[in-house]
Amino acid sequence: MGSTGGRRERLRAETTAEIKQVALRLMASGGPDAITLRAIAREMGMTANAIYGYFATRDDLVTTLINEVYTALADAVDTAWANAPAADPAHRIQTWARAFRDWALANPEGFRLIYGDPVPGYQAPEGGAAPDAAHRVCTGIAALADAAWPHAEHLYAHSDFQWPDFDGGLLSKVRPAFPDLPPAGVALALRIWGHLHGLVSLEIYGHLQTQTISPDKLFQEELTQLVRSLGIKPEG
Amino acid sequence: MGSTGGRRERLRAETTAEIKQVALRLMASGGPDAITLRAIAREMGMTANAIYGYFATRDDLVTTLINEVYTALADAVDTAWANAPAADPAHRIQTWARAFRDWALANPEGFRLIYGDPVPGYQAPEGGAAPDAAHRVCTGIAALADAAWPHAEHLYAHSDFQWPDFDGGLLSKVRPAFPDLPPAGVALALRIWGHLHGLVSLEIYGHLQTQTISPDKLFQEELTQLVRSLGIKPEG
DNA sequence: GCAGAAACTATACGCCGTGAAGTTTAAATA
DNA sequence: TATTTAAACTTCACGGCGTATAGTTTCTGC
Repeated sequence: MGSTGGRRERLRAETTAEIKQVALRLMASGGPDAITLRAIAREMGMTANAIYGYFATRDDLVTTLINEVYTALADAVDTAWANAPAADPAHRIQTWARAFRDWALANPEGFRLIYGDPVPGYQAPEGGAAPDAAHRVCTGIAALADAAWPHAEHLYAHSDFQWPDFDGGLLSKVRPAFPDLPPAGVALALRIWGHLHGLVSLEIYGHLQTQTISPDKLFQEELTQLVRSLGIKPEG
Repeated sequence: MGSTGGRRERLRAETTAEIKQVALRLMASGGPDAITLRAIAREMGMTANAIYGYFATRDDLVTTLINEVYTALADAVDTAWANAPAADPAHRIQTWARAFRDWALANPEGFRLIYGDPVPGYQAPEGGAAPDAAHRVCTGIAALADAAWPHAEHLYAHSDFQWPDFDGGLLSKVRPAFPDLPPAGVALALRIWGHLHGLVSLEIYGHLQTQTISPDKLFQEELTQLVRSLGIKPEG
């Protein structure tokens, strides 16, 4: 045995957790750029090289952080979705989208870490840094599309999407969860994702502020038009 | 005199141009991260510090580059818009959007430079790095909104946008160009910008590829739904 | 009690931006 | 033309970075 509960293993797990926690703290205060092995080590009273005992390389650490942060985002939007009443799809969809933006505004550096160029020379591993969390978020949006599909289906009669157009890992989550959603519905989900991502990312990166004083109002308008374009009447 | 045509001034202008050109070449081949003063100088057979005679700081150089690249993007989409027949708004809007995406796919590093975290510790100057080019692009999208406004207006009867909601610099370009476009139309333009930016930026940063095999088809669907949501019939 | 592994440090290399000081070169002036 | 001056550029230096190598301490299992 010795694989669990050993003193050494426990210390190791604690140190690993501390490294990640310090890295996230540095990121929150100084942006993704502030995630440097030397800064983390300094904060922990160690040498930078000591970290190599826990992460093979800086990029490995960053990938782990992306996973954790992306998972936190997925948790946030999943929770918002789960807590909104299923009987009111329009409200539920807007709640999801608002949770997405709220999380991004509360964790701008995390958003940059996930969706931007995280850290100077970082190279994501093949298949993406956090494919599971990404698929979770996409599945969340597929839930929006699924909720709206009965109302919106007629708008997509022309489209010729097929299952092979999409990633297998994504479909393995989406198809069992939403057996009635056709390929065109998944495409709709990805488009909605793009719409929301675009507005939020313009805002997070400061490009919206040079155009409008009220990104809030703009996003609210987006939500209104989103449910309208899905063929759902705004709640009320 | 001496302010133009002098030998010294000419050499200076040439060197400045070469610095920018080398920087852009480095960026195209190695990403924005590859824009380092030392690499540029190495390429030019100079010392890194020599560049300080032309740009006060690395961030100044980067800001200049962002301006040039952003201007190139604005030129590309403006040209596409100007060359598309005004009589077919749907086709013209799709042409603009396709030019936007095509430019991004052809210049992914430029897109990252403009819209992402360009370079390790880069801090954009106040007011944004390239406000003029940004406003030009937004004005281009305002043209899309203006072309569609007669068809789409009824969808925005509820909205309460006012002129003060928007940036003065943007409005100083948009309002003279499109005197019939109300504040809600500018909001529509920003939303369209967000939609397109989102899809393109997910694709450029590799987040779409882990979800779908055919970003092309997805974008085409976006264009179809865009003109439909604007109340314009797809051309045919 | 001791072998061995795990955790960690020390040193070093080559990258980076940038400041200070010194040198060459070309233009401006007298 | 001779001298001053300023621009262009180099050299050296500092502190930051990731990380490879080698050495040291400390804990664990036999």
